Amino acid sequence: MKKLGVKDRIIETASDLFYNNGYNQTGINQIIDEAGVAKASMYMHFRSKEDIAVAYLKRRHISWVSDLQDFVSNQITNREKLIASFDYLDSWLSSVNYRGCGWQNIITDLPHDHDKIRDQAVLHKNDVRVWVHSLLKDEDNLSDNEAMQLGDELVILLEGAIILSQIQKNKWPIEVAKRAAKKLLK
Amino acid sequence: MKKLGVKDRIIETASDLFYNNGYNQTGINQIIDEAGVAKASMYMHFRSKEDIAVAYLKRRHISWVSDLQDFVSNQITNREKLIASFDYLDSWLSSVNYRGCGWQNIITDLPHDHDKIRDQAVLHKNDVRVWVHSLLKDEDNLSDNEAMQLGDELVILLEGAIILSQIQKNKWPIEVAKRAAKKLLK
DNA sequence: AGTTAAACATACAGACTTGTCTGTTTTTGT
DNA sequence: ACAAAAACAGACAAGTCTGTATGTTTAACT
Repeated sequence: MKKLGVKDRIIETASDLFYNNGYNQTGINQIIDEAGVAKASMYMHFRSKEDIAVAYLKRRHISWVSDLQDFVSNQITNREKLIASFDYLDSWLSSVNYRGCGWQNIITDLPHDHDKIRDQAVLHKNDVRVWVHSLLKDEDNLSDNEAMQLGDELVILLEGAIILSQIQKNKWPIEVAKRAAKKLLK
Repeated sequence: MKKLGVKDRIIETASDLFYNNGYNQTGINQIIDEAGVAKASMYMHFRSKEDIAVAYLKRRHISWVSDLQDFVSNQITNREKLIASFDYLDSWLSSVNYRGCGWQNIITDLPHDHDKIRDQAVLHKNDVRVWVHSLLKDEDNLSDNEAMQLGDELVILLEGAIILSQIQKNKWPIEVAKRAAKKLLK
């Protein structure tokens, strides 16, 4: 197991801190200390704290989507995959003590000029939306329009389950959302 | 129109800043400057910044719930009131440029020890949940259990619509959530 | 082996943070 | 009018923050 490079160590450490402690609660000095990196080295790789957050979110997007798709891959039908998405939420969020969605968390209390971070959140949510749509488009008893509409409804349920389980620090919102999703999918 | 007292001026100013600019982005000095209050006076009324936020959330809860109930009061049936709740979201959120939910926004990036704020969020969300349940309990074709379950599903839709409309800065999630709510309410 | 690049440590600037403290002025109640 | 309470102004503490600058040491490549 070889040691990570400086850039990767920064991103890994920052990811952990940004997600678990929050963006505003995490300082540059804490990141370089825990990553074991000199401040000058850090500013060689990233122009600003915001840029580190963008790298964090980009990496998180890749792994989050990939984990989701892996989780539901053993389901046969697309409807079953979508239902299983709520089980993914459960598995994921209970393992992080209901810390919620990294994108939701970072954009709700952000300095005004941090548009690059906001853009990452929009990209992430759109990708999830597109993935849900694509699964429903292949269901042959749905028109394209119905697939879009139904997919959007499922996306709302996913978002609501995440934020409410975070506030309540409990899994019931996820179970409720799954039940509602089943109803909507008939 | 008589001038507000010091305490009220602090809460009003802080409410505006906390909601529109964010809790972490708002400093004590900005609050006292804009409220036109001396710092010593402020600390006579509030022990800490967190306590100001608690006062903000308590006041916001009163007015938010009251606005919601006023908005749906002209609807006849409880089912219609619940559907109209999504129109309330639309009216409210479009008027604040989709700035989202004050409680969601403040708890997602909060210092570790700010439990009083977190408690306010739980209280607020529980009150909304109870209100939804109470409306459905009076519907005579639903058992108590069905009313609870259906109510929770609606609550998830409300939460999801708020956070997603905030990220997308668009009202489509609210319309989608309303449509899903109609389906679930049959 | 020698050159170039990367990472190191650390001091510093400059601004900001919450909260305390001192002392003066204004308002309020009697 | 007089005493008590409230609000005022503002300095200050002690720490935080991001980002820059300087110079040294290690690693990589030819």
